[in-house]
Amino acid sequence: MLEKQRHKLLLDILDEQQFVSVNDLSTQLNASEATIRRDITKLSKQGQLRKIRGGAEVLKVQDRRVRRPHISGSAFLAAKEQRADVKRLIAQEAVKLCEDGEFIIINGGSSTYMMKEFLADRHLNVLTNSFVLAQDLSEVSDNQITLPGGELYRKQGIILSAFENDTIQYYHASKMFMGTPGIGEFGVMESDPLLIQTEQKLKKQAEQLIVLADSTKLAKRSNFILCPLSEVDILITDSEADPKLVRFFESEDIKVILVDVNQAT
Amino acid sequence: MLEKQRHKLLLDILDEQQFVSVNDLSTQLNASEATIRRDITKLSKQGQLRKIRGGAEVLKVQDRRVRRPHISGSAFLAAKEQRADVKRLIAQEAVKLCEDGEFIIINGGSSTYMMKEFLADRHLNVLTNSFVLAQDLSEVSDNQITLPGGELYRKQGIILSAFENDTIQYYHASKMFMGTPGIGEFGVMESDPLLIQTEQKLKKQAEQLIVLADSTKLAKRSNFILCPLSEVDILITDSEADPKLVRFFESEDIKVILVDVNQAT
DNA sequence: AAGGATATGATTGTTTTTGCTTGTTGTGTC
DNA sequence: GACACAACAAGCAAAAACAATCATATCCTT
Repeated sequence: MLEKQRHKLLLDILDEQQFVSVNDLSTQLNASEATIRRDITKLSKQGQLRKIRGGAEVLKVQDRRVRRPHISGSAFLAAKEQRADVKRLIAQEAVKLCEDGEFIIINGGSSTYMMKEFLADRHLNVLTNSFVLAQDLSEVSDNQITLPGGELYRKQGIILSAFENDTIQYYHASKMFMGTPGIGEFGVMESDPLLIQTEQKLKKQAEQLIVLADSTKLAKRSNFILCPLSEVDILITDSEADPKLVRFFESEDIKVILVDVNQAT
Repeated sequence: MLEKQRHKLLLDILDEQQFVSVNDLSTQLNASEATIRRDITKLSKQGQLRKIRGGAEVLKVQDRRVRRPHISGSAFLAAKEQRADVKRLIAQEAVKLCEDGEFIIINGGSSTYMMKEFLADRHLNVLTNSFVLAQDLSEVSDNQITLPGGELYRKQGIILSAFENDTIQYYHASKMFMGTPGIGEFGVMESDPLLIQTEQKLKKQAEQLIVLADSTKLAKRSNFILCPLSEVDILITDSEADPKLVRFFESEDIKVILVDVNQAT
């Protein structure tokens, strides 16, 4: 049987029953378990189903049918992401730091958006100002999602609060994750002044600040300083980072996590 | 059986009966008690239930309620909207009341969701607690969208704020639109107590309250009273409304707008 | 038809899950 | 307080699920 056929049948089955085991599929589709697993992995990456241990699970009853490209979602991802594979690894590492049940904040951005994939089968309480992330996570996962109030900026897919007092201040998180256009001795940078205020507000509500920045971002400058290095607790970057820089960050009391860039295919 | 499947069944069972013993689960789910205990521990860490001696317990009344598909949300898109055509006309009439540039509030629900279509080529400032509406409007239209902060309730597609002070209070709108399961001399009804608080908060920020209710909703009762009739400014319903009722509403100083039900195909 | 890319199934070793056993803790009864 | 019994946590070993690898088969291109 062709791969396409198998995939279609697999999804049809899932349409009916919410869960399927690899074993069942293997007999029903007359393929080895290895193949079924590969199918599931592939379909999962396409966002057509959720891969779970032992088999697969439907995403949401109606969502796959209704699925349409959302807001800036595609533009968000597709175009400018050259270092996507590295960012993906960094995002994975970031999610690994979280325990189920934990309260976390995820600041909008392309790096943090990639955490979505790895959050799919987790159960966290997530506060995010990223509308796209909230949207996707609510479709695909069982995480509890909280949104700050504010205006929806379509282009960035971000919710910006213009006000002092808002929902954010009632939220308390153990960790806040954010990407950055640049991080160095001068601190953590931000390119869009609009975002700074919101980000600083979010930051206040979290115990730990975790920055996701691939090695090209290290020691890079940008327009605005968001916060000094002293506020950063953990930096996740890749193995191509200049060791001298890594040592510098560590001397600043930042825990640096390196992901192996060679793992990226 | 797959672990995920067991977890889901377990939660489903708990949904029905508030409490389950490890023993019951062991037989019902056909797994050893050790496994059940591990499941409970895991789900408890995820905040999906409360682990107690002897079994598991639902967390809170509200949390349980949320699991049930209700009134509003994406569920309403799909199935049982028989009076969809009438609702559509009503929604159209509602949008006609607005001028470009105006600030309005749209409360989540199936009736108000239909306003989407007619808002597509308008330019309003919309505050809505409906995640789905926000999502669709931001895709399709150029309206400025504002969201209240709060938790995202996936099934209803609604953002619920648990807090007193939030973004909402800085918003001022000329009109608020809402649907209702029933309206009559007793006032405007609501079926879900969870929503009441948010709706009342929204209502405070608007000058006019405009209720969308097809004729089957008139004089119908529901569980909870959201507000007295005196707070309603405009009622949009259809031509099949009992004239006596219409006169009654008008005597209560409510402007009643009737859409011609025959226009509906 | 040759060659490369891709898909598949079998095999391996590793990780995770599961049920059982044991000893401990908690609950209720007398 | 002593006892009995249920509920439990921890450790362990078997089984299931898995990822990685390799060899073979299939498809596609030239």
